[in-house]
Amino acid sequence: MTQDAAPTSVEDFRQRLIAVSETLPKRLRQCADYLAMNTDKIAVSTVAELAQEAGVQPSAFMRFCQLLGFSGFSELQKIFRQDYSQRWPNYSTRLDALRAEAAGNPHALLAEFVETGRASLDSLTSTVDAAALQTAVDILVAAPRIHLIGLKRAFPIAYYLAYAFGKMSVPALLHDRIGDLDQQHLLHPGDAMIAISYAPYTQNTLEAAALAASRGIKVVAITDALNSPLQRIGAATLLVREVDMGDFRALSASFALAITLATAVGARRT
Amino acid sequence: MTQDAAPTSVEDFRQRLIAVSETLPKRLRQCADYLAMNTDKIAVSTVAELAQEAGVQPSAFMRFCQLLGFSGFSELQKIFRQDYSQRWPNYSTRLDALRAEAAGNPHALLAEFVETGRASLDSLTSTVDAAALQTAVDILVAAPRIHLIGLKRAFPIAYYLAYAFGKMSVPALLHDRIGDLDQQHLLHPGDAMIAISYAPYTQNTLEAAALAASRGIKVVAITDALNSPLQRIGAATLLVREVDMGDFRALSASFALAITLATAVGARRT
DNA sequence: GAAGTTATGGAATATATATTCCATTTGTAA
DNA sequence: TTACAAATGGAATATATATTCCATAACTTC
Repeated sequence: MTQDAAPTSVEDFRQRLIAVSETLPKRLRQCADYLAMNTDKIAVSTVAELAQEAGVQPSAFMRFCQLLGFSGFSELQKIFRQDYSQRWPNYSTRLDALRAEAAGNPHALLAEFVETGRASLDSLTSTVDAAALQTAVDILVAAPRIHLIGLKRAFPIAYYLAYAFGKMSVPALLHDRIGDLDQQHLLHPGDAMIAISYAPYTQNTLEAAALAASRGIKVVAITDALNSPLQRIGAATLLVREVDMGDFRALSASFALAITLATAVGARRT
Repeated sequence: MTQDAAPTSVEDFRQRLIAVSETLPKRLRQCADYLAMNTDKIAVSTVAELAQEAGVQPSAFMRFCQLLGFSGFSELQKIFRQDYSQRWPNYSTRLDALRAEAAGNPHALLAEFVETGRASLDSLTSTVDAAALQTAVDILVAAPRIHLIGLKRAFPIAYYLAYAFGKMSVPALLHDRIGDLDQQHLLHPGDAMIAISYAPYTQNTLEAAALAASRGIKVVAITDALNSPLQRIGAATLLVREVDMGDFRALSASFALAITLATAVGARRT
């Protein structure tokens, strides 16, 4: 059997596996069959583990990897690890390179940002915990008034939620802090708050959320880290991670989450 | 700090991470913050990789694992590898599972909005004309001041551009119309304007853009139709189409375009 | 049945990775 | 300012894992 180049993606791998499976000696067949049904384990297992589960010796497994075109198991595993963790190429470095050259080609820059936007969206369904999302919706549905706070980069999300709730006649107050107005007296028993803050966490947002929580207001947090300061006040936490692009992060995933919240709450309040 | 038993599940790990994050020396703080945002990488990375990404030495990372109660990294990783094995194998299968959940379930709704966000991003590189984008960047680079207007659903984009330009020390004025202030006298010869408006086109935005154009201010329009009213004033037009999801459209594609503009302009002005 | 080829198991070897140890630096208290 | 404690970086060491090699078994062809 002639040796082909190594597959470079999970999909390539699948096609190759199908192709080589046509005719195989006994042990290699076991490897093929096992892998066909257990791709989920490739990224997180050792050769020894996979071989054992396939019922073959590790060396047979290695031979199968080579038959597929890889130099060894590590090369195969690398493809799956990248797919699983959505481990991105270093975007900051690529952006720097694009900046340097693409002063003359903003369309290439646009394509890059489209890619990072997609990547951020891709991760959203795994960072957002279904139970936490349901809790958040339940809190917001039950509240007579919804308070919104999100400043600096998070402001567009807070604003958009206010806009969306407004269109659905859901009582929602954007704590926009115009003129440094003190809006805390508008917090009434039974109300809920959505607080949105991303590292390095705007102090005013944290203070407003902490104050609300201290008054028994239920807080739903949209934030980017498990140990975010918003976690400390007992907020129902929805995790969003936008792909880091050096100086900036866009908000593509945050918007998908915001509109989900608005829609789910709006549907239940009408 | 007393040593607690090792967490035995991902959820235990999360609680422990939050608990130990209260007070940490510098390098251990880096580890905590990195892990708080990157749990997806634990199962498929080495100590060396994680330490590097966290910006610490491997030994600091090991110390952090021990602070969390584990004997070392391997014990921590084991929890995540076991958790992973019990989950969906890959992104598209995960998405199918989400879709199979009852309609109206917020998590399923989230998956749908992720899909529409992706679709909106997908179309962006074809709706945005490369020459028009280049023209827009050229206009903005040359302007002593950039004026921004976008109201209602477009406001988050206008705001975000103001935020981004502000961070890069590019003079940009958000026409936010607070208190119905009249800001038109701030338009100076040679300035440029970015006007953002989507159907049904907010009248105030159109008027502000038309006024600017009538004074010889070059206008860059972000809009959703070739025959948008903003086209009529001779604006350099960048087309974005957000996929329609009933009552609402998110802004995922608009954000990718906004950050592209900000970045390209910022690179050329520094 | 014999010869040649292919497949296989497992030990030996190479490499990657986790962990420990220790000298130095930094921070804190008196 | 000094002494002590805590934090840190990085080299050395230990362990786990991937890979190669080779003797033997199994299969195929004549």
